[in-house]
Amino acid sequence: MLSKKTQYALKALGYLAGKYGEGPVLISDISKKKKIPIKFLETILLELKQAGVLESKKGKGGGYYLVQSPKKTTLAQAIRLVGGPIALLPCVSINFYEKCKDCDEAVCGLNKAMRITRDATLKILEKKTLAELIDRPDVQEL
Amino acid sequence: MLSKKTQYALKALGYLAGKYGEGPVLISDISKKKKIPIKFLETILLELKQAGVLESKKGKGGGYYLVQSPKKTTLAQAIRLVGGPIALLPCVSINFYEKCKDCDEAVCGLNKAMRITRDATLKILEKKTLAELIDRPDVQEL
DNA sequence: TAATAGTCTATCAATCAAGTGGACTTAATT
DNA sequence: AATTAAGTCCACTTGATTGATAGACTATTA
Repeated sequence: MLSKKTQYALKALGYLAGKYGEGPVLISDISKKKKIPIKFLETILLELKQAGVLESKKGKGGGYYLVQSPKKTTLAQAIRLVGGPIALLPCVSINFYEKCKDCDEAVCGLNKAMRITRDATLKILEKKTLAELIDRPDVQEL
Repeated sequence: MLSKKTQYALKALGYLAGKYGEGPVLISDISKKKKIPIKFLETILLELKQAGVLESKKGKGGGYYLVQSPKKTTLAQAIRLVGGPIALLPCVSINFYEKCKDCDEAVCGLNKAMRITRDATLKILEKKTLAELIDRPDVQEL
């Protein structure tokens, strides 16, 4: 299961995807529309900015906005940005790999099963982009 | 990502699967072989017993053992037993479903993407059984 | 009845989710 | 140019959950 933080990040990114090209969007706007605790959202957006997917403008008329077209960021990338591993186990994670204490991965049945699962998941998440998170799927000509 | 508890549960079940039919296995044995903190393992095994997959025997010569053939329990079942949702989001979870505060699931792009992901994952985890967790995949004639 | 092994209860530490308060920046208004 | 409102940025605090540990208790076998 994705952490709350990751869930919020995806929702926020989806919302910003829908506003792409319309200039900065207020944190408070995202917070209200997506029902995300505003202070928590602040830190998430900041992190997304530091990761390079978002840009912000301070002061009056400021806010956050996507750096590039929503179609250019996959869901797999987005999830990894905010720290969420996609695999079900550390020992089959690509970006957050950790070796099991005991097991020989060549022989471990659990490792094998989870690796297959991960591949199936990635195949999907690497195709879908932020553009597909926009609520009205009929408006996607970005 | 699965919780440590779920990971330990799967490892323990895999180990017990390999000893199926050989009588009770000591907690301390599982703990050593699978490098699982023994006290934590205690509570997990107890929970698995209460869920009906394991049986135990107290006193000398006691221990834990699988109630039925490892082939009869799928990984999806095992993961759910110890409380781990398989879906990436609550709003697409079958056994731990929770509605999103804001979103209309018929229209939510995130929901749709995660539902597809969940289906792909389940398709795999519902086919694999505890028998496939046994370390030496050549010995599976149970 | 002594030794073995599971069962139960209580506790502690670490992490995550969420909230609080305030400092700093920018842009519009006057 | 000064002021002020609107916004981001940053440092802490609290509460809940997860992970891990210790010890007393109960049942079984020899």
